[in-house]
Amino acid sequence: MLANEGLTNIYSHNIAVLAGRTPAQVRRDFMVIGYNGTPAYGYKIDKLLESIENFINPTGIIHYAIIVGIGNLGRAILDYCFRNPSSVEIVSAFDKDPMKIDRVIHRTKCYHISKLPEIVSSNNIKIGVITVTAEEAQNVADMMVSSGINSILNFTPRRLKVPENVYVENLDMLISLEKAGYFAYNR
Amino acid sequence: MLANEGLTNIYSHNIAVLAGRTPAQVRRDFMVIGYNGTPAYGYKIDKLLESIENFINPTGIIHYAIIVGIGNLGRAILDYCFRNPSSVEIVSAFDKDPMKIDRVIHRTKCYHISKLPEIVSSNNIKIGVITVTAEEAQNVADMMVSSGINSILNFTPRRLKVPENVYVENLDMLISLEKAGYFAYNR
DNA sequence: TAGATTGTTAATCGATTAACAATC
DNA sequence: TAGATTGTTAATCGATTAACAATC
Repeated sequence: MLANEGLTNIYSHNIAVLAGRTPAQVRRDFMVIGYNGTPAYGYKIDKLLESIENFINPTGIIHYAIIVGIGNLGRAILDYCFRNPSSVEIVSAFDKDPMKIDRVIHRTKCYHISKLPEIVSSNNIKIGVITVTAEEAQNVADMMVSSGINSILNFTPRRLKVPENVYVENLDMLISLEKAGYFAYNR
Repeated sequence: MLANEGLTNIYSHNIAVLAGRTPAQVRRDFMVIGYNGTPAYGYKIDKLLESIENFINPTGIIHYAIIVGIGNLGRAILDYCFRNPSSVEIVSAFDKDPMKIDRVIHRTKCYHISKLPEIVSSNNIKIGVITVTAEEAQNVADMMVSSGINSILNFTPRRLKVPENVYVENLDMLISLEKAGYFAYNR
């Protein structure tokens, strides 16, 4: 964003304001990613960006992911990810509804859930997104894990039981909405 | 969930497993909400639920919210919230696209963004959800704040500049997806 | 009663911040 | 040079966990 505005350098306190953090926190994090600024010019935006990208995804290879559950939320995520390319790309979608099978939805091919193990393992896919109902979430997670997925983005309110080597990122929109509701009336 | 299974009582270590926390953490949180269990029977599920609900929303009145931006994500959220009623209800939606104005989308009336100040202030609405593009996010936030909203759920990657008395909950799906991508290959 | 669990304090742990010599 | 900023250590802060008397 700043690069597009024509800026080339930035100080830790500028980033702190933009990120809602303290300058010390910014500098500490930059220690971790291993990029050094200079006292006079701060950080070079292009080099900094490069260092961050290199830290998050050193090979630069796009990681493939799958999504299970193509309701409104699943489709919204497919669309959102297509519009905002990142280091992760959702390459296949799965559902149990025959109406959705073998169609291309938001540019993503949709398969029956029974095809998941084959597609995941043969393509060596490690990342799975769950947008089914809470009741189905654990079943889907089990299927993902046994097919070789070791990192799950879980949009359901159900906490998943997975082996210790599998990472789970929970994202519960209802909890966020309730938090917003709580703090609207409690301050 | 447990009540539906016919259980009436539960211990802190049971909840800890389900929530992915430690028993001590569970007991400490229950101190805060002010519900006491007994050493013999643990916690009564119905009383516990009641205490949690009472802590989050003591009046029991549903809080009204609005949403701005009725793209795929906005519609998915409307649908999701309708299916999962909580203490917060989204009562009006706003967009700038004339195609969407004055229609009812997912059971929610959609207005032109210019109607926001009037509807928010006359209904004394305190909670706003932002699902527009990153570029439009700050403008929408400013409009919300000046209309009386003091709690914002922000789905865009842009950090919002708001007065100190306004609460902002950020929910960035792309960051969550990148986190899942990172931990799939770094452990 | 014996055993398990609670509520709560004290101890520990980790994350944030303050501070400042080195640097440009 | 003077002033501002960096990288990094030490100090602080807050959150998590251990521990245990009280309790059922």
